[in-house]
Formats: sequence, structure tokens, C-alpha cells
Amino acid sequence: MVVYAAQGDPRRSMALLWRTESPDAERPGPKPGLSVDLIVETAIAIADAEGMPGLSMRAVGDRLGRTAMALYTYVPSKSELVDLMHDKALAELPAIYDGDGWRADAARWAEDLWDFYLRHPWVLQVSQARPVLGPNEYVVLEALVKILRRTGLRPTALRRLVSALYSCVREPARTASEARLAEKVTGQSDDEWWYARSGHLKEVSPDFAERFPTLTWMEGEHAFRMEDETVSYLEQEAREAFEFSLAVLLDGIEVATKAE
Amino acid sequence: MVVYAAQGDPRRSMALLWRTESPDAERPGPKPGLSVDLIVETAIAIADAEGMPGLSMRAVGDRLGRTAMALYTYVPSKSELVDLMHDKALAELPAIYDGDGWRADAARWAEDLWDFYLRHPWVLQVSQARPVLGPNEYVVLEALVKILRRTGLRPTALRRLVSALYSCVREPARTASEARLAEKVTGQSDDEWWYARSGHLKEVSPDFAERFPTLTWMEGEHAFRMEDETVSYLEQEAREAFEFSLAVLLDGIEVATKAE
DNA sequence: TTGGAACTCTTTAGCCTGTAAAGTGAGGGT
DNA sequence: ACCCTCACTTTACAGGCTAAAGAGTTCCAA
Repeated sequence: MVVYAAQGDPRRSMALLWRTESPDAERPGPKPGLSVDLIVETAIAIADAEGMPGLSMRAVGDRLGRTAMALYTYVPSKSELVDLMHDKALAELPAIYDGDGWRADAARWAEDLWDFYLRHPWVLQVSQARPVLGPNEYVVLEALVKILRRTGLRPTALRRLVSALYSCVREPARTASEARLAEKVTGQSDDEWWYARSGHLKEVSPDFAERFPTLTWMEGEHAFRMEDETVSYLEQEAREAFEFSLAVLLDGIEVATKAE
Repeated sequence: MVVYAAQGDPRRSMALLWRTESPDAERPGPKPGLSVDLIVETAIAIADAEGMPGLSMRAVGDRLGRTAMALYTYVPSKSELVDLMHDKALAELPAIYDGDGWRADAARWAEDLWDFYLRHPWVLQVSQARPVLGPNEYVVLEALVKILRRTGLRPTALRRLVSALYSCVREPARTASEARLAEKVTGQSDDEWWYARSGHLKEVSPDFAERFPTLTWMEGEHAFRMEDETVSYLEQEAREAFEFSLAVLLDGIEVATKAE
């Protein structure tokens, strides 16, 4: 369920995101019982707990003691609600990193983003093509670029580095967070699932080791090592993949900038 | 719309994926007018053209001159259909790379995967946690591991490298393919969209340059450069990010293995 | 030859989405 | 007092997946 950015009136979307609505004068009619902020917070709570599939207008309305349609008084569509959720959640991330040097700060930025994605897995489903363009997205980006500018890289190289950093956090974070959600939704732990599945695999392909010898070699010697019992094997692997990619990337930059 | 792996009877799913059904003897009842393969191919064609949102049981049925329910004779659920699509599509990728050396082969593998994801963007929506475990997934993985084994890395390091390679293809490929799909669905080109949006951004945040000075500096000097008119700016950026990450990663490995 | 079992495919229906349209009722401004 | 405006509900519709039941075809066995 990838969620694309809202397609309604772009001017209204942007106004909502950047909070440039006119101050509300005394107007006739009943006072609003809800607010955009309250709705967005509630929606975030639901999405955090149940993932995107659990986020429906009815679910949000129910939790607020209203009907689904009541939300449309505050928010033009579900799509815009998701944009608002996205931007509000991003506000959790720091705006400034001014630690020991660009490398430590970049690593810290990536770590923070990793934690953020695991707290709010649904954020990864908001499409990056045609991004939401809310203020907090820019805050996070500004923070990173400010860190990386200290490397002395030119804008073009810098833009690529920014993308690369996002990639090396997002993809493994996706795997890790999907793994967590799957555990919650199916009630079966990753390790149980994997164990059952590998049984079925043996059944269905008894010649696996001959067909995929190199794979068998690679997977062979570590099967079912469990270092941390509170975190599934899959999540551990994802985390290590993230740390590895990050280290390689930062090493590469360090070398490139020192060479100049 | 992330699609999780099917949750029906795992034994049946695996049998379907690995094609270990018993050979069909002469049985009573009318001859099947369709086949699993035909259904899967049709579904792939639809998903390629319209993306996951366009893939519905009705749509597949219609294109085959049947009702949606007719498909359930062949396939236990939509979720299993997606698993089958995933595995069938992966069959397009080469099983063997034995070129000039591991580095060139790894780069070629990554390029092939990139092209594959752009041909079949919906594949990126199939969850990697609890993977499908079809035969062709293993073929692709075996091909990569075989290439990378030539680096002499140990299994543990190798597993991380494999994940890192997948990340550096998948994330930018996601952006690029979502961009293409958005163009098709909205009828508005990326560049038009971006132009309109940046107008609204100026409107809603006239002090943008002061609030985000580093970002403004980075984006400043390249705005609206258009090298290739057939490919949107966003897609170009994604492609470059991919190439950059790949190069850094492979350089890093090269250094690490030569040091030993 | 004649059931009957097995099979494909359709129909119907249920529960889930998001949201358009219309109605209800409360509150403030004139 | 009136009315406009606004919050919120009700109803309804199109479309999603799929369970359950029925129609109709075909082969096997008696």
C-alpha cells in the first residue's frame, strides 16, 4: 500500500501543511469539537499500532467518537491526512547536529532516522516521488545537508550522497519494520515463521542444496544463531545491513574528501 | 500498498510456487479453460501497466473473459497470486554471470535488477520481510552470491554486502518507478508537477531561502537542468543516486579485500 | 445406460474501503 | 427574530476481496 501525495487542490494542501490559514474570527455556527492536530495525532497513533492497513477514516473517527465523515470537515481527504501525518511525525527529528565532526553527525542523523522509521513504519509507505513538501521534511533535509556541507563536497556530489544515505537507511528499515508488523498482525514470530517455512522448503525442494550450492554455503554456518532474544533474527540482519552500508558509505566519502 | 506474503495454507502456496502439483490424470468435470500461468501472466501485464492499485481480481478476470471468482479455481487468494507473479517475473533475470571479474559482474547484476524493477515496479511492493521463497528468488540470489564469493569474503560479511547491494538498487528504483507511475496516473509530468509545486511553495513560505539556507545553496545552481528530455528530472536523479551508491559500495569492497 | 462424483464457472451476498450529497441542529451576527 | 454558517450525521454508491451456493459439463463406475 504505497500512498501517493494528495491530488486535491495543491494550494489548500500546502496551506494546511504550512499552517498559513487565516486566524479564525468569531464565526457563526457551533464551535469545532475536534481539530486538525487532534485528528492527525489520532491517525498517527493508529498507524503506529496497526500499520497503514489499519488506518481508515472510520477507525480514526471511531476513536474520536465521531463518524468517518466528520473528519472531512477538517481534512479534505485521506490522502491529505496522510501528508499531514507524515509532516507532523517528522517534527520528532532533531533540526540541528553540531557534534564532533561531519562523520559522527551524519552517523547520528542516520541512526535517528532509523529509530524514527521503526517508531513510525507507515512513513516508509509515503511515496518519495512527488514528495509531500511539508516544512518538517525540509528541516530534516536541511539538517543533513548542513552536516555534509562540512565535507567540502560540491552541490552535485552532495545531492547524490544525500540520496545514498536515505537509501541505506530506508530499505533495511522497511524490512525491519515490516517484520515487526508481520509479527503483530499474524501473531507468529519471525523465527517461528522462518522455521516453519524452511521445513516446507525442504519438502517442496529436497534438492535445494544441489540447486543452490553457494547460497547453502553462505547461509550454512550461521543458521538460527540468536544473540538477542527480544529482536527477531530478521530484524537483527536488517539492522546489521544498515550499519554496514552506512559505514561503507561514510568511509568512501572520507577517502574521497581527503584525497583532494 | 505493500503486499505481504500469502497467509493461507503454506504447504499449498509452496507447492504452487515450486510446481510440485501431481500430474493431472483424466478427471471428471469440464476441462479448465484457464491455467495458473495464463492468469499470472495476465496479472503481470495489468500490474506493469497500471501498478498495484490497478490490479484487482475483477480486472484480471475481465481481461480473461471470466468473473473475478473464476480465478479462485486456480489460485487460493489474491495474495498468492501476487506471490506467483513475483516469482514468475523474477525468472526474467539471468541465472549466471561469468564475466571479467566480480566487480564488473556485480555491477551488471545490479544494473539488470534496476532495469527489472523499472519494468515491473509493483515487485518493489512485495514485502521482503517474510519473503515469498519461490525458486526464482533463489536463482537471483544464488547468482549474486556466486559472483561475490570470488571476493573471498566470509559468509557473514557477504550476507551484509548482499543486503547492501539490494538496498542501493531498490530504494532509488522505487523513487524512479513511482515517479513514472505518477506521471501515467495523474497525466502530469514530473517536471510540470515540480514546477507547479515550487510555485506554491514560494507562496506559502516566502522566507524559504532564509529558513533553509543550506538546502537553497545545494539546490540553487542546478535548478531545471534538463539533459535527457525523455526521462524526468526525478528519474535522472534517482538513477544517478543508484550509480553513485553502487560505485561507493564496490570501491569499498575492493579496498577491503585488497587490504587482506 | 445411467447415476454420481468431480470439476469449472457464475451468482449472490457480506463486510470492508473512501467519499459525494443531503439533512439536522446549534450558534452568532444583523 | 431571522438567517447564514458551520459541525456533524445519515444515507448511498462504487469498488475492493472472497465465502457460499447453484448451474452446468464431463468422466468413471456400476
